[in-house]
Amino acid sequence: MQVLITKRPRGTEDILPGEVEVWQFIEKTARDLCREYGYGEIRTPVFEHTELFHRGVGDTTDIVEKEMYDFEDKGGRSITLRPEGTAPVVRAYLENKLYTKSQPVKLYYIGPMFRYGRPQAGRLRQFHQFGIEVFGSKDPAVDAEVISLAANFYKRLGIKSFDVQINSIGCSACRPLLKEKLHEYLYSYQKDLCKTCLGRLDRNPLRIFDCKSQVCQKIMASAPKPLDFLCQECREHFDKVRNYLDVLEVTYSVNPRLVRGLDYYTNTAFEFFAEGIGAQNSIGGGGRYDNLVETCGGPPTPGIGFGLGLERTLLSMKRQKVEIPLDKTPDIFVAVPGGENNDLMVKEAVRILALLRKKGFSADKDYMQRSLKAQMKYADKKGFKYAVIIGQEEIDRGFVLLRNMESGEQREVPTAEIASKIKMLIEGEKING
RNA sequence: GUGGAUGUAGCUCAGCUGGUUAGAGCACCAGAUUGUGGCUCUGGGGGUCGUGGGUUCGAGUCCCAUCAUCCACCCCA
Repeated sequence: MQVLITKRPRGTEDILPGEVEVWQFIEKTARDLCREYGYGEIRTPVFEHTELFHRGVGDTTDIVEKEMYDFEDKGGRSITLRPEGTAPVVRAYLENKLYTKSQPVKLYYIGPMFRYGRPQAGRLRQFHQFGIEVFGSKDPAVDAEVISLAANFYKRLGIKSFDVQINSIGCSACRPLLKEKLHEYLYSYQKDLCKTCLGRLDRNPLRIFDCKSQVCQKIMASAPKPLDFLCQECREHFDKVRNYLDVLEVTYSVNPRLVRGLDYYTNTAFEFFAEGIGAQNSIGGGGRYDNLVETCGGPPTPGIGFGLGLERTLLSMKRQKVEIPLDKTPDIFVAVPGGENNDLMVKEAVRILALLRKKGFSADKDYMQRSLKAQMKYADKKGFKYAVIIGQEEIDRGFVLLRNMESGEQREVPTAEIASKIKMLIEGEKING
């Protein structure tokens, strides 16, 4: 059991230097985009009262039924590590009375989510989502904005191949009729449905559209579709969303079988797909939730948002071999030969190192008592652009040696001019490519 | 929660039907006449063979359990 302290919990990941830069790139892309679109960041706790998710996500969802990371705290409260971002943001919207501010309220978040299940490709117990929520507006142009923001996110990350699918699942006025017709239709095929769908028949017949079983697919092919039962208002809303998407030049397809897993969705539903995530191919999704705020005890407030899986985004970037423009190589390594007067030289090295860093260079020195040769080898492996070599001879004459690690070219530079000299060289390189 | 595969050095793996001090490549460290990298050569450190039981004179090699990883299902991001 002792070994547990050297092992991360199942379904979690360490993100190390080398990999973390990609995460920073993804996060920066999201933040830049949100700033451009006028979304403000919100940071909510990673845990909430369990009840929030029962109410907000829905008791019949798998997330709540079997995937929640819940526990009792020392005060006897039932606490849950958030499995998704929308319910907490709705809670914060209400608790902070954001409905009293000018509407719409446009928010975004980036952070870890938790779901208890067996890990596999593209599925972890702690994973990360980038999400946005818009409160207070029913304007179909908002639906289109939300969808296009997500599409632009993927595009800007360099993911060339992904699909946008949209659908409308109606509102509280027209959905009951759909459910009734669907129910009626499915009852005649009751004995042919797969086991899981049989269970869904009464609880959530819409989900049967999602089933991968051949038989169910065949049955659903001619089942009543949500789009056929939309009320006038929903129909118009959906048409306008599509028009705006065309204006925004977002390529999408309508998938009449697209239904989302969470209970709170109404009207517009959408999902993003890409290859290379194992058996999973959904990299994000969202939709409108015009009743959720009220359900959670707030004033009637329409809302819409998405949640995008960052691990899955990353996987599809890797799959599509996206090149990320990152300059990770450090600038200057300060090397010191061993031998007599080493103390003196090291002091000078420490002084120059501090100076270079103050000037904004990424600079380092040896801390392993390595020979000069080993220091050079280290500098090479780490990809330093320049080496500054400080020896007794040079100190005496007020010079240091400046070596270009790529070309091997080496020259003497007066110690006082070292920073400006390197700056000139590095900037010159950038200009010359 | 269900099913399948796997678990030997930091990494990728070898180790025949159980038998002396468990190997290779890469990585790491050091040296090749003593102030300098990228090639080459030489040497070195490092392994409770996932863990715990069992069978056996003897197990990395067989059996059981357990944990973990990977993959798939359910479902989702």
